Amino acid sequence: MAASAPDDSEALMSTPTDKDAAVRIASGRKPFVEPLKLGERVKQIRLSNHWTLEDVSQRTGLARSTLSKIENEQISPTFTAVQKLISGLNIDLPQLLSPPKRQSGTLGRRDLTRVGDGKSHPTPTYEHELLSWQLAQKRMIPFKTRVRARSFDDFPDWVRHDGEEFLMVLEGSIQLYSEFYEPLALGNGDSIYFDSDMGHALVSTSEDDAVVLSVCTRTDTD
Amino acid sequence: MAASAPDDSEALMSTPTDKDAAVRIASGRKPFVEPLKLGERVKQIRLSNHWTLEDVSQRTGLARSTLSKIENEQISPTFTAVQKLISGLNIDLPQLLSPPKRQSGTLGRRDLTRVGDGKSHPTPTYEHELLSWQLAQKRMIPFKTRVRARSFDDFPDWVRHDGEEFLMVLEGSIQLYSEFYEPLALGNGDSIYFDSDMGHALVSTSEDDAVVLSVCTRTDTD
DNA sequence: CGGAAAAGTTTCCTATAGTAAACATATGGC
DNA sequence: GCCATATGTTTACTATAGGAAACTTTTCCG
Repeated sequence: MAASAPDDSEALMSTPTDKDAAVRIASGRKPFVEPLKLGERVKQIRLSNHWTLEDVSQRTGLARSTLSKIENEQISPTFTAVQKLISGLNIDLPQLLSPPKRQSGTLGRRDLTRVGDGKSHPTPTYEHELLSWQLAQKRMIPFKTRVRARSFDDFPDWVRHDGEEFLMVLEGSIQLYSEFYEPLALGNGDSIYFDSDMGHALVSTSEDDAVVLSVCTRTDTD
Repeated sequence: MAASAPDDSEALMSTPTDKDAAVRIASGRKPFVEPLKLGERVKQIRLSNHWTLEDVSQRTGLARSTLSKIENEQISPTFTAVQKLISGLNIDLPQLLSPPKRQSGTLGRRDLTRVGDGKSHPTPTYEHELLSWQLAQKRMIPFKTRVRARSFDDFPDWVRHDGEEFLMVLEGSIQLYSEFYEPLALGNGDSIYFDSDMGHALVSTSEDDAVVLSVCTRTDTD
């Protein structure tokens, strides 16, 4: 097989040799692949929408019989069929592939909180999106913030909260105003760590809104 | 047929428009796009890993000829075949379906302290970059990690450290393997919060290295 | 209980995905 | 150059997915 691991000179990986590959395959530690019962999932979705096979047939263009077999795991649909299912059931693939099994870890999820009714702005100056639920027993609070403010004047007062904050600019660029320091310009990818009980405020200096990731420490509980 | 080698210089990225960006932020995950050239994508991934069809055949259990036809869009693979591909190529489906989007270019870097120049972190699979100095009295440790690992086999053992960790994918996409849960695929912009004393490991599932932002809690305090 | 219509399953056939093997085309010594 | 080997494609065949219609089960009216 393979052979020819290209000269290691430019190997991207940690020296993958033939031997490694062989072993990897032999020992086959790949069974990580999900058992993934596609059919069951399709049925779930269909029933939860109170659709009959005929309905889904109409929506997807797949035959009633085909759908039945898919749901009963009698056949493995072709990829084109899967695509029809996706568009027909009006879902996206991650949904189709990840059954209810929710991880312990919490995937970033929408949980919008709007701050500031925007006096000088039609839109809120901040738009927070929590990136983790079940924050109760956690020690950090991660959230993504869309910064609409375009002028320091948009702020009636400093933002201030106990603890520390780590911040990284994900999109656009911002100006970080703070109580005790000179305004600091942060571009895409830049980050900063500061005491958040020091008054602070963010302003987008890019054309569009800026988006920043913030992680704050929790001080209340424990 | 001389089908023009897919200029492995990787044709990337359909310009990220504002709309795209907006969607990405809203959902945290890119919407599923229909007209996708699965085969082309498979080929990209294969070549970027310097794998031959035979290699992939070994890894996936699919015939060389089948792979060839898939890559050349001559057939639409069954879903089971797709699963084998995913497993064998060590990627996740959204990744397989999404055209390589990589941009966000070089991150402007400020306050960097390097860690893992071979001393404190001899691992070749990770490259950590601290995002804050003077960590002494801080309660969180933010750092950016370049994930070079492309296979779970690159890890001799789990990574494990007391406390909690928040993680966000900044570039590329990864597979998060963990001790107690199923591997979890995270794409650009996705994030997760987990107990870091649970063994974990990251693998890049994108063409190039992945870059993630991590924020860990400090437990050794002071 | 009927009986009829609707929903789901199975049968049978056709279209096509998957495979092995032959073929074609690079690639690398010597 | 020449041969040997490796890699990718095409061919010929088998296995199986997809669809139409027959069949079975359920639903729901009277």
